[in-house]
Amino acid sequence: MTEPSQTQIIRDLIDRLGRLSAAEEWNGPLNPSQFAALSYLARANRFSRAPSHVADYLATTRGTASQTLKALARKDMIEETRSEADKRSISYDVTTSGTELLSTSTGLDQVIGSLPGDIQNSLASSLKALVLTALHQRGGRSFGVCNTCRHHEKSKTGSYCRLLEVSLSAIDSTQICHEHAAQ
Amino acid sequence: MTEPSQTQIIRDLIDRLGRLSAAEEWNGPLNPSQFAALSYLARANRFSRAPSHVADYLATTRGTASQTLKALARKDMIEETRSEADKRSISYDVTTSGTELLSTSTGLDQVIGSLPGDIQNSLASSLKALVLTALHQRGGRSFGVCNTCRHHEKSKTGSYCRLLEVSLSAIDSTQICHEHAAQ
DNA sequence: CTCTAATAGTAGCGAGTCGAAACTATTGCA
DNA sequence: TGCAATAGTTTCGACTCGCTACTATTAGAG
Repeated sequence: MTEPSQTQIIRDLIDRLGRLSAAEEWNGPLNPSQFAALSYLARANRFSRAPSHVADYLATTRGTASQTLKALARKDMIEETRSEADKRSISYDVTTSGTELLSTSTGLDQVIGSLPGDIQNSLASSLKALVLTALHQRGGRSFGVCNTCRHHEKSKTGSYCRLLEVSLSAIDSTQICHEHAAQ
Repeated sequence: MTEPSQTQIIRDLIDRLGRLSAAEEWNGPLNPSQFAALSYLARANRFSRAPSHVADYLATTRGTASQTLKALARKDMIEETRSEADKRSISYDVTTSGTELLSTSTGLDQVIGSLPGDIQNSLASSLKALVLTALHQRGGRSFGVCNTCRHHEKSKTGSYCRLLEVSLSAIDSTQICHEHAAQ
């Protein structure tokens, strides 16, 4: 009977927290997947709000993500916008009711908030490192914040993305981008 | 458009890690719930391996836990033992194939293992604190390790539980107990 | 310039999860 | 003795999720 390793314990803790979090999210109009998708959309920039991006972010398939988004749209949490340039693609925007729902904090949020600030910071950075490495290992995208990207260019007049060759608003720059690449 | 709070970001990271972990666990004969239950049983002491304990640990219902355990038993990962003293209660033991399965480390385990040791420790303690507080808030049990319990008594001849009034083996003392109470 | 391959999204199926409620069996207590 | 509490199971319905097949659109090779 070998002692359980530290890694297994951490993995187990993550799993349990995920379950606790999921159990709480049900106490609203949304289920856990829908909540996660909504939360992502609220933090993603305008180039990263398509079903396929949500699928990548949530480590699921396009089919599943499509269903989740349709459900969110039915509940008036998001609104779809079809692109002019590429008639295949769709982008979703969070509605005001969606934003409102996201701003209500759950029990787990309060628990996290009750941790000392420095612990919160170290926790956030450790978890972020885990997610990035895990995603990298599985060949997925990293989904970092725009202004920390290799292609982000800051000038006096504003910001610019060298990859997509577009200028970026102040908001764009602080949001999550699916094209994000580490420096 | 308010900036997302640190707590929401942490919550989101936990959620994503849970999904990544769940996606990986499928690459075996077990689904995520079954894997979590098996992992718990392997670390729980002999007083804590009943369906109701698993239900408490996984923050689910007895009905759901019952299904999960039956599935595990069908797959020969665990074995049920009916109690003599109380004919209602059942205890599950992990089989050798179950132990074997648990010892194979997944991708996420490797990612966690690749973190520096001190980061692992601080991550484990932060997550543990979160789980404990969240469980407390929701009125659940804490499920700590036996020898850190208020009722644990260590003597020269061995250990003893003042609550259950039984003597404890060396293994018992290092396992998870559903009766665990903080000092 | 056309025809094929790749891409974005959706629909439907089937296996499985999960919670709620109803149910059986056993035990405890008044 | 009898009623309430407890342990576990079963069943049902709503939902998730991956898979496959499908449509529509776009890109690219020849």
